[in-house]
Amino acid sequence: MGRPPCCDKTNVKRGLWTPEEDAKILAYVANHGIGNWTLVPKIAGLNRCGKSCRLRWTNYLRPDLKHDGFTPQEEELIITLHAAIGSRWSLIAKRLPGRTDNDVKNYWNTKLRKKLMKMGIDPVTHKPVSQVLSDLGSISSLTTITTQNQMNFVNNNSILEHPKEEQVQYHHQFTNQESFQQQYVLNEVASSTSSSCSSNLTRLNSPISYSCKTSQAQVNPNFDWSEFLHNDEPFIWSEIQQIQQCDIQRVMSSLSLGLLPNEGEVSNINNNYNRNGNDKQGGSSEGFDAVACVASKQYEMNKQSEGNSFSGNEFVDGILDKDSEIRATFPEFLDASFDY
DNA sequence: AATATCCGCAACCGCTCCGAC
DNA sequence: CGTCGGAGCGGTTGCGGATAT
Repeated sequence: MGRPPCCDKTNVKRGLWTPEEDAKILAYVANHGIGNWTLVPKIAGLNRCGKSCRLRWTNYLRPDLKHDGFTPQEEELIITLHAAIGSRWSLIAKRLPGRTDNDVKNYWNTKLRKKLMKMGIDPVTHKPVSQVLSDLGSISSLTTITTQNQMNFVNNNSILEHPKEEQVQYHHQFTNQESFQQQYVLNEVASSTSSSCSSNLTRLNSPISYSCKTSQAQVNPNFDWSEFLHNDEPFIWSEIQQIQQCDIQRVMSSLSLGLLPNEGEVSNINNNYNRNGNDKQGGSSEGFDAVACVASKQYEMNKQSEGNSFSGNEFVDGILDKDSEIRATFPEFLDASFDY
């Protein structure tokens, strides 16, 4: 049995909002504040679904919203955050004052995605299309599963026609991803819950699995994480915490070098965060939020240090020193795949 | 000037999450 | 512990204006 509709869809008005309807929402919010949107149509005298009222308010009427075009800085930040956390529009929008998730999503779909494709960059992986194609070749040699989306992308976007130079300009950002991904083998996942992702990338020598495309981390079915934790003591927890610290620093140093972390790397961080006290069914956004926070913070720092290479280098050196220190302490958890 | 096509954006849909009971 | 229902999210649709033919 499905869930009953939130309102009588046949009797509510749909489509564009009139200024009169907007005025009613504004008057309602001024008098009652925000909350319980299902009551809003009744109290405000609107023949609309409560959900529709909430959307109208959050996406258009909120007084703190910007209605002008996106600046190049905002554009850059969206690309950075999308590379770090994927299409988590609400999290990205949180880093852009005055912008809604809908704004960011629309801007990405109508402008930024096309812009990247024009440059020969795959907007999903943020990798040069030539590399995506070669990866696809490797994948098909290991597994017969190839998603329709991947084929559609190849077929629809004339990607092979893009000048090599444009791809190269962006390609430097991914040099560390290649070595990272060489540490992974494809692991077909038979789970029915992962139907949206035909394959997973599983890290060698690690109990943690990485999702290649799914939004939520998935666990290697052969490994019982809780057993791993329960058999050990606080030492393990402190190691996990330090790995998290290292993950964040790795992302930060990558960003400071103009590199973008790949999804596997971000997924790793999220796995760590979600397991360390945030182990909820279906995962948690906190890991993503943490990465989004780091990415946007680093973006701001990069902006500030532009034109001042000394402070930027100092920062990077500090990160690299710290990273070396942690690598020396926990060699078993850190392979050579993250060499800068 | 008329028509076709493209593009951007607002709005909707269906789903998940999460708190209350 | 299971159910219910509101809130929020990401993907998709469709309208209306802009541009091309």
